[in-house]
Amino acid sequence: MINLSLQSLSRRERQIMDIIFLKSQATAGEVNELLPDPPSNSSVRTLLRVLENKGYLKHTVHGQTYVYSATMSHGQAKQSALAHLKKIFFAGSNERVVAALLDLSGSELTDEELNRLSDIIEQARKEGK
Amino acid sequence: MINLSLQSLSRRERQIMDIIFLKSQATAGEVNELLPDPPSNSSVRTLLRVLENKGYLKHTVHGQTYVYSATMSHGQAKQSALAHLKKIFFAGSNERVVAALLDLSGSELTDEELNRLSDIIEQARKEGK
DNA sequence: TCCTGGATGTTAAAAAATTAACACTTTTTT
DNA sequence: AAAAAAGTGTTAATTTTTTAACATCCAGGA
Repeated sequence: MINLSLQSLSRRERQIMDIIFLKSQATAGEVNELLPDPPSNSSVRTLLRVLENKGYLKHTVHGQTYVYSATMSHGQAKQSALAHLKKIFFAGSNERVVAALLDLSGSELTDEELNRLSDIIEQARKEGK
Repeated sequence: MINLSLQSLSRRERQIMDIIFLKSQATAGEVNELLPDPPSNSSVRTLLRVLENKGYLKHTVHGQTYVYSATMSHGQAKQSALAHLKKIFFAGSNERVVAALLDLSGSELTDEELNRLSDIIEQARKEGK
């Protein structure tokens, strides 16, 4: 139950965790719908149970169906995934990440959004003081 | 050779691709050193060959040793990984990504770095016009 | 020349992951 | 009440992944 590294998951396990993080919580059926090359519902349930045994997931019961969610907090998972991405693809540079982010959105970027981004940075500047 | 989705790789394959993207290029020995729970050098070479057969890697020969690099461009890989992260963990929101990024660096953030980030955003504003 | 070191390729065993059949339980419908 | 529908758990076969032994090749030094 100790080491919960998302890096050490198998292909399917990772795909499932992605779906759980995307939706915050999901049933076997929902996971199945979103999986690429979806296997049978039975297979998905087996995987969900495996992930629960390994400590990555927990479930609550709604009616007769299980609703799964991550044991790791969303905040923790986000930070960890972002740190990894930053290290691997952006040489640890915040600027490069932001540049790529803006590049990704391209012309879709509105002035309002740019303003909000500036605000976030100004906010950090104030907090730093 | 067509579908090069990093999402469909096995655990070891992914770990290896991470190292390749981190270092831009690497030999079997270098990959081996950076792999978590490193297997034998022979195992790593087998995996590198598998990834090359699948079209993810290519190699050049330096002396008698193979130097592997990704077939996918670094830019393409970055964009794709960032887009995925943004979707899964940040509900597609640029602001949330930037906020998490600043949060991650925390007090390490210098004024200079914040300035550079502001500049990047101003730049995007100008280009948008 | 011959041996050694360091690299590679081939191959196959072992381990892990993936899949799904089948049995069971509960709820709902006829 | 019986049947059907919609869940779950157990289990095992199949497939994929992972590992590394072993053979080979080439360069450099004794």
